[in-house]
Order: sequence, then structure tokens, then C-alpha cells
Amino acid sequence: MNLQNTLSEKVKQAISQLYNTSLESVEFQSTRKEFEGDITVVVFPMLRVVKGNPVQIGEAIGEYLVANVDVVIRFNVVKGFLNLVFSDTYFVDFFNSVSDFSNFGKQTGTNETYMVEYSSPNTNKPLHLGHVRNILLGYSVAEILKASGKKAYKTQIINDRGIHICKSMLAWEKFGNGETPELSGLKGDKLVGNYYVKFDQEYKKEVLQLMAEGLTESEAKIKATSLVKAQEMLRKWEAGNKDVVSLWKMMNDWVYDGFNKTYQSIGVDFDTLYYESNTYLLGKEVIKEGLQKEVFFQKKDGSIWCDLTEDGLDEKIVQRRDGTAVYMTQDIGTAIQRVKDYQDITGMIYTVGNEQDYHFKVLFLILKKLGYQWADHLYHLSYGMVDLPSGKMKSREGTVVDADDLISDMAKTAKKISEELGKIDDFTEKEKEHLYHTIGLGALKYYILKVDPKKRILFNPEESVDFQGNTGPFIQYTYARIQSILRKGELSVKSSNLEVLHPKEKELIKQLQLFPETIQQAAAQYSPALIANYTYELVKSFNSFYQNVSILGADFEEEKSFRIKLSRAVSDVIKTAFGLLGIDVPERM
RNA sequence: GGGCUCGUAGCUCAGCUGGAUAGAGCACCUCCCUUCUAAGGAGGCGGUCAUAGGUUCGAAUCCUAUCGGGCUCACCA
Repeated sequence: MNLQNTLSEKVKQAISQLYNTSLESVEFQSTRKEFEGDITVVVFPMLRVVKGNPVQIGEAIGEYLVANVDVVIRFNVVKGFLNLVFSDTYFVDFFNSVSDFSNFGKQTGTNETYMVEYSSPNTNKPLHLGHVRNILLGYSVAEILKASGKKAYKTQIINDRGIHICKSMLAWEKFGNGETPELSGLKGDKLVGNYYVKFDQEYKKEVLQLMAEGLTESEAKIKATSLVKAQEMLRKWEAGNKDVVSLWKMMNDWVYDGFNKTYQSIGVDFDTLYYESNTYLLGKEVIKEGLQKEVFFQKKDGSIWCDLTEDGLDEKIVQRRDGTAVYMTQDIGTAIQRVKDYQDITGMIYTVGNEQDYHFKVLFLILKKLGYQWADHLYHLSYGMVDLPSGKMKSREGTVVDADDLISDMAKTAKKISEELGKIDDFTEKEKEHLYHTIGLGALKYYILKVDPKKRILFNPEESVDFQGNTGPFIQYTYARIQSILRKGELSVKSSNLEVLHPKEKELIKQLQLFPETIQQAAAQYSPALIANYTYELVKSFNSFYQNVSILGADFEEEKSFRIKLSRAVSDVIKTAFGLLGIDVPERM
């Protein structure tokens, strides 16, 4: 039982003894820094059951708590706020009770298992900044779930099939002259992406040509030869045409090779993969089943629908009149397939942009109507677009920010700043490159993850490489500084029995105490931002401590030892927290 | 037009289930490197929490309306 629950019980006792009525719950909040105290009881809500002056009630409860709870040593009442002061030994005891902070805050073992889907790119072009936000969010949420005691499978569904890849294939056949990643030295995804662009250029030319010949724009767009050929190619693919399929395999393999390099560079991974080419036909049996269960209904023309008007939504088609599946059908089938593949799944998280909010609302509702228990634990991890100061990113207009370029740019900036500071001149070139990558990536990841996923991000390249204040590198830097302290101050292991703490020490310990709770909250809300902001607060507390009390030069051995241990605890928590965000921390920088 | 979502300092963002005088960072100004990494610290400047109503002891937070930005309303994926 934690202290807050104990206090809550004691306050209820106080109320029943002093006023002879019972209280349902007690409201706590952290004490504002301009007042003395470690936690605050809000008296106002009690006025419903206890008649009287809030200040007097506060005083009475305060006296009761000081008399009956050891850790409460003083109190003061301001208006309706009862501020309680804890003894320093309470904080020392808490600190000593954790022998090792390296896994502090992480829970193990509940029986919940989530499948977290993220990234899920199309295979016709390289990953860009939009994917980066998706990837960072998905990976981080999976890590946070694991830290909160749940099991998580990371997956992605690779959209490897469809007209888009056929376009790249067609352009490669026509203009490629047998170019391969090996021959050209290009990353596979970049190479395939180039042909997609090539296709679009050709296509546009043809459309203009046709319009010059007198067709309307919409006619021309349909009749352009390139497009017709691409559609033909897709039909051949669906029919299993050997040549088309083998070309498709070859080019997709190039792309996977490129994607894997990018994933590796970002530092994310997957436990299992799904390919649309294997899943796009799933779901049709479920439609039959749903018809029987009357979850769906059939219109006169033969098309099949789900009526969601009672739930405030529209009717949604799940099968075309020609009997073919739509996107929704596929998603229904894939969800069910996943639970067949991994039978311990209790819920699923889909990391997909907010333009699909409606789609997922409908999908989840349909799955629920079909009666799957796990349908109650589906979550659309929806996130806003990433815009540039110049406006939206559009792949066709070439205004996208390429993921690989972005990462290397961030590393370059890190290099520039590091070189100016000159603290790592003794590093080897290889060590330096590694560090620049760590810092640049840390800046990028933190910049994106600290923002609430729902909000759109205005990606300002200059700001994202800011290394001061609430940024990844600043936190990494603090971590590195602590490692330096630990290297210099040999740690005497004797336990500390200090009875008096410096206010800054107390502040730090309070901050550390919040970590487990923060992880749980972040997991419940699927919010890496919560972890990011917590870490920043912790670092600020540490810096304030660091600047205001001497660590290595403490007067007594015991004090010195305590402060070094405290610093180590802070760095352990930073490392854990950043691990949840997928950010590495360097030993030196 | 219907639905969803966002609107907090000049800029980028926090603000937990309603609670005390709304918080950080950047930018601008003042101090602090002979001491453990100054990518730092201490302080100052800066707000009608989009607007108007409502709910109550109390609203940035909840409700309603309005304004503004974004997304979405395909037998596309």
C-alpha cells in the first residue's frame, strides 16, 4: 500500500472520528512550490459531507495526521488546502529501499498481450518524415506497454501489392536498362522510388498530349497509356503471371533491403511481419458469417453493407456487388487472422495517421458487432500530420523530407556542435560518428515524441536540431555528465542513514518516486509524450541539485556517497525512460 | 453541409480524474566557469488560456453556440 492510500484512509478516519460522517474519497495534489509541504489534501470537496469552515477542518485533519501518521511531521493550511510535510527520513527510506534503480518503474507480468502495428509503408517509395513519426510512436508505445507489465508484439503490414508498385515496375521495365541497387550503388527503396517518379512524369506528359488531342482532363487521365498498362500489369499479377510476379518479387526485395537499413538506422524492429499480398483476400468468409448473424445485410444489387446508423455512423460497404472485397473487408480479415496466429492477443494497437480516424472507428465497431472479445481492446493510435514551414509534404511535388537524409542531416548538426565544444577530441573517428548519430537521432526522436500525437507537428528543421532546453541532446548530455561523476567518485557501498536532506535532494527523490506511476499513465494513454516530459522534469531537478549542492566535494563521506548514489539513480531512470522512447544515451559526449 | 479534431507567452510545447497567483524551453535582458562536462544554473520581461454564454464553492480543463486551422464523409487503399 503506498503512502497516498494510507493517507487517504487516515483522512477518512479523521473525518469519521471528528465529524461522525464518512467520506468517499480524498483528493490529493502535489504541493505548489511556493508553499511548504510534500503533498496537499484538498478540503473543498469534503464540504459536501462536513459542514464548516474549510480552514478549521483542514487544521483538524492536519493535527490528526501528525498525531497518527509517522511520516507526517508538520502541516499548514492555506484556504482550503492542507499541506502536509513529510519527514526527511521517509524520503531517505524510500531511496534506500530501492537497491537498484536500473529497472525501477518497470512492471512484470499481467496477462494482457497487445499487437502493435506501426510503419506499414507502401513499397513504391522510400520512407519519409511522416513515416518517421509513425515509426517512433509505434515503437515507443510498444516499449511503454512492455514496461507497464504487458506483452507486446510489434508488427507492420507491408503494402506490397497494388497499382502503386506496378507503376514503378512498368517504369523500370521501360527506362531501367537493367539498373539494380548493386550496379548503381543506390539504396533499393530509393531506386524503386525513382521509377515511381519517372512513371508519374511520363503519365503527366501523356495526359497533356491526350488533352492536346482534344480529350477532357478526366478522360485523358483514364486513357493515358501508362496507366492502362499499369492496370493491365496489376491484373496479370493477380492472375499469377510468372514474369510479372518475379519482377514484383525482385523489386520488392530491393525495397525491403532499403527499408531494413532505415529501420536499423532508426533503431526499431518488428517481431512479425504481414504482407498485403497474403492478406488482401482475407475477410470474405467473415462476410458470409456476418450475413448469417445479421450483422451485415445485402442490398438488391448484391452488395453487402453494415448498418451503423444506430451508432451515429453511416452505412458502410463491406463487399462490392461483383463480390470483391474492399479495404475494410481486408482489415477485418487481417485482424481476425492475427488473433489466430497469436492466440494470446488480448488487444491491438494500430499506429495510423488521423486521416483514417473514421475508418478505424468503423472497423472496431464492426469487429465488436461480430462478437470478438478482443474487439473491446482495440486502439487507433492516431497522429497528426507532419507539416513543413513551407506547407504540406507532397511526394509528387518532391517536397517530402526523406527519412535517411533527415537522419544524416541531424547527425551532421550534432557533429558541428560537438566539434565546437571539443569535449571528445580523444574519440576515434568511428566512435565520433557513432556518437553524432546517437545525438542527432536523439534530437529528432525527442522533438517528435514530446508532442501529443493528436496534434500536428510543424517540423522546423532549424528548431529540431536545437540542443538546448527541452530536447533530447540536453537530456543525453545530463546523462553523460552523471556518468562522468560516477567515473570520478568511487562509490562507497555503505548504506546512508542521513536524517536531514538538502531541499534539492528531497526534490529529486520526489521526482524519482513518480516514475512508476508515470509509466502506468503513459501506457494507459498510449502516450510517449508523458515519458518525455517526465524525463525533462527529472533532468531539470537534477541540474538544479547539481548546481546547488556539491557532490564530490560533500563534507562527509556519507553525504558524498548518498549524493553519488542519487546521481546514479537519476541516470538509471533517464536511461530507462529514454529506452522507452527508443533513444540511446551516450556515456560521454 | 454532417462527423471528428486542434486553438494556451512573439515562436515550440506542458498543464493528470475541475482546485491555490496558468508552467517550461527558444528568443530578448541581468548575473554565475580557479570546484565534479556552461549542450548548464539563478533571476527578469512576456498571457483576457480563440470568442460568448452555461454548470459550481472553484473552469485552460466539463456542456452549448460561434469563429479560425486540419482531417474525413468512394463499390480507393
